[in-house]
Amino acid sequence: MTHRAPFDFFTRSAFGIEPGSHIGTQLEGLASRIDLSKGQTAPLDNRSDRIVFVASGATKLVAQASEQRQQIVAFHFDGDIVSVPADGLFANSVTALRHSELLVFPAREFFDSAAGEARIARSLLERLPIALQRCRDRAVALGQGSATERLAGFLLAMSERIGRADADHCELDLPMSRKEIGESLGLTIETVSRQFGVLRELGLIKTQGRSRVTIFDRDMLSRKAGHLHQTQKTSGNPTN
Amino acid sequence: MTHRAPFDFFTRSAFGIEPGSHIGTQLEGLASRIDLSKGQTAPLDNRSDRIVFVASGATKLVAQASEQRQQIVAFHFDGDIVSVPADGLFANSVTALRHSELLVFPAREFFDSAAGEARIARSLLERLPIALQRCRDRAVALGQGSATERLAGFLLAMSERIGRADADHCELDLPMSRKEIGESLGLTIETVSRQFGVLRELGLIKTQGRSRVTIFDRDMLSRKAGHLHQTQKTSGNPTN
DNA sequence: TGGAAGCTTTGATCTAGGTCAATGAAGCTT
DNA sequence: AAGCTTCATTGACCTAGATCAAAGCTTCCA
Repeated sequence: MTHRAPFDFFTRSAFGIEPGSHIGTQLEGLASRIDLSKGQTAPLDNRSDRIVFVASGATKLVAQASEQRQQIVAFHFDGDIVSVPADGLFANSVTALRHSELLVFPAREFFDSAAGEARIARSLLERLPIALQRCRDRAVALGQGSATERLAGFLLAMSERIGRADADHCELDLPMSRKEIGESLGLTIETVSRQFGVLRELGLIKTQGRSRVTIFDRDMLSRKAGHLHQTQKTSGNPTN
Repeated sequence: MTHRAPFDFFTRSAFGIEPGSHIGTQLEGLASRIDLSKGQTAPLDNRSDRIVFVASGATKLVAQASEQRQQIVAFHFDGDIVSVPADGLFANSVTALRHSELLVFPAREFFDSAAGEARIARSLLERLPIALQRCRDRAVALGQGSATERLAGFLLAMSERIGRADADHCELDLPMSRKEIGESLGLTIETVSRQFGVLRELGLIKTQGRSRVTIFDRDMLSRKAGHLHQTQKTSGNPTN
């Protein structure tokens, strides 16, 4: 029973499906549950495509660009869907930033079931374009943004996902290291650190210890991010 | 009748739906057909989300990062689906690189119809993750790749979409300018030009006029792109 | 067919961010 | 609580690519 919890949570909250139903049972038959401790990588044989849900925790999706270089393609948190096709240019892997629970489906079978079930199809058809849009926004930031803009944008995006907002300042407990931030922004660890310094000296943020960040001036930070990160209306569930 | 052609082409070839069927009629009611001449931008009111299909032609999806800076997020060709959510960080627009025909659907209604129709749902559920993966690969290239790697990767990607392969060399007629290539790779026009020069001097490509490119050594070009652009198995329809 | 307008190439600097190197915190471990 | 290991910060310097500037090519239209 305890073991069922993450699965039932998903069928119900993500897709509006009752645990006992036909389709629910069918999906459950497809799912594997995976528990990852911090730093562990999900054992996805990269033969075939997988759909991964982060039931709880925080993960990074890493593309191995070469032996030396790797890029973090996205961070995922509770409830996010991670689409991991095997036929991209780079090998992708999912690694936990802290203890996380995953649900893994074989993509083809999952989509086969989903396509026939309007509620699931709708949920996916809403989530995937959001994930795509997030990825596009990241591509723009990587292609056009300065180091400061990228970090400012990153902090704002994170604050929307995992921030606790009081009055006008926002507390943030980053589960990723400076190295990982750099790998996701296409910057070195030193540059990330220096940019934290820049934002700190501008009085826009405060840092405490390694992971704790307080955002003082969200609007100014948004302007630093390139004017454009207008406080995004949280339209539906964050998905990617 | 002539006017119906692009629509019928889509319902049939993209979704396996017969023109006269119920769902076909329903979708047709949602669609607007748009003819764009070179340089024209599709008049998508950016109030609400749109799903755009490129029935024929070549288009660029542009994100306006600021008044000065814009980034080309993707190029689309015959048969591609363009998902244009309105709630990204940046305003997106679709502009024709040459004369193009578009089919435009309001996203919500389109997904509502699609979710109930397994063939359409499946088609979309296959296409969207591919588009997402393409975007992620681009993000990796933008985050990690040198100028040479980006251009090499770009040329390979284009050759897979619009190249005519003879024996071992591949002819390519690029519909976009150096400026547009630069805007898509996060490089300046001058750098793009210099990198063309580099690849030319390495004997990997030849250029004739502004748009004609011949790829001589695909494997070597792939290695220049960062080892990783393994000649991608053309799995299903290109989608994004 | 001539020539203007706009692309593209090439060259000479300049600079943001990378690289290398050292110091200074955090946070585990025992 | 001491000490060790790992992570983060700071500094000095150096390159890839941006910027500024000037020719060369295409293309297209009269």
